[in-house]
Amino acid sequence: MKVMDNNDCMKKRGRPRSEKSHRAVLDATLHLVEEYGSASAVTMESIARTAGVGKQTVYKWWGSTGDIYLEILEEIAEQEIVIGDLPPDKELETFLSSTFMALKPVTRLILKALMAEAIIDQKFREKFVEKLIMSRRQALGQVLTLSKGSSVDDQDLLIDFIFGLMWYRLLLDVGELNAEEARRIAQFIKA
Amino acid sequence: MKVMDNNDCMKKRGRPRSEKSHRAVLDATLHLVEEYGSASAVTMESIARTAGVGKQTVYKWWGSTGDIYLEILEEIAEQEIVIGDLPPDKELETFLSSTFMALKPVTRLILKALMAEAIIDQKFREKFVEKLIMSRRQALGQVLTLSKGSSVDDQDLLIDFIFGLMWYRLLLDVGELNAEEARRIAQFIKA
DNA sequence: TATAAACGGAACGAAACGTCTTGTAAATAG
DNA sequence: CTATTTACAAGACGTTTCGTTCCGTTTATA
Repeated sequence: MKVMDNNDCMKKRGRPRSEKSHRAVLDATLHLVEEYGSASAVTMESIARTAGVGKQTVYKWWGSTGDIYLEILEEIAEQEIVIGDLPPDKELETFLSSTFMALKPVTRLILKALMAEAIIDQKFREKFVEKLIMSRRQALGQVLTLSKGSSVDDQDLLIDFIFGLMWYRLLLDVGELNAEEARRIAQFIKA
Repeated sequence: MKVMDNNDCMKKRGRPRSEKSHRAVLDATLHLVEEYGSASAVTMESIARTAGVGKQTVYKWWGSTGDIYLEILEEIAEQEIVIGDLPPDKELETFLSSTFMALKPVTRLILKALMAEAIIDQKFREKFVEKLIMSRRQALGQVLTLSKGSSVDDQDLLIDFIFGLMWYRLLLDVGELNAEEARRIAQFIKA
């Protein structure tokens, strides 16, 4: 069975994807989220309308608003933090601190919207976990390994605790997620 | 300013609320959730249709599907567990175990649907936190106080960790929530 | 008997869904 | 240059749900 991959050595035949429309959709989505929150005002329709793009184009490249959110977040996540160059007793706190600092208002809204979609849509949840959740878990895993000897058995448990707390506070808007809390959490875990 | 409360000493004038329709709506919702998951198949329309009830009636007593879920869950929560009659070192594990055991498939779906609605709808989130989240936090707080001397400063943090982990696993379907995990978590916290 | 409130049923316009059609634009293949 | 192929913007489509508003009826109190 021969499948046509997007090899570099084989340019596609027709009109190439419009990078302008691509960006317009991402920007329009971001704009709508900033303006109306993660609310139901952000739809495939309103995104296409705001972006000045045909609905067909949006549906062609993304299956749902969740897919668009996911791409936006991957873009944001690229401007991220390196780990490993600190004294081991500061690794965890630094990781948590920079993670929480990355949670700007728009990013929070997008994360909430993503989670809402993941809860409702089984297939999207798998994509979400694979593309976002797992990479963050692995990053924290590395930090914990560097940081100190939490028994390997309980490392997954600890990761669930930490990201659980983060999502719990994020989704329900209870408690803070800032540098001070990062320190508190890191200290609590070491103790 | 005089407000007419629902005092016992003052029966209302017109036709009283139909307990039959009341139940029919709750049962229909539960039935739909069991059949189709927390998916978008459960709408105010489909609930009214399934219950054999006018939409007006549903909208009169509940503002959204979330309100209906909330009432169902309050009903379920009434069949709940008492705390305080165990050796202190078993309190936490028992609390967690019975909490997790209460998470039957339908209950999980309802909880997920509730959270999804709480994420999207700011006003509903407040209701959700007030009516469900806070009472569970207080219950766990009592258990932790009985259980052992976790410093009072960090009790809220610990509660966030525990319920955070529970929701994280519940919403993303990662990891188990059963009696064995209850034991593991309780032991991990004591250590 | 009159009044008041809740009821089931059905219709409403508005909005979003996902698909489809139309005509145009931008690339490659021969 | 011409044919082919693919993406594009625009928008029409039938369907569904939304939340509201009628209607006529039922069931209570005054």
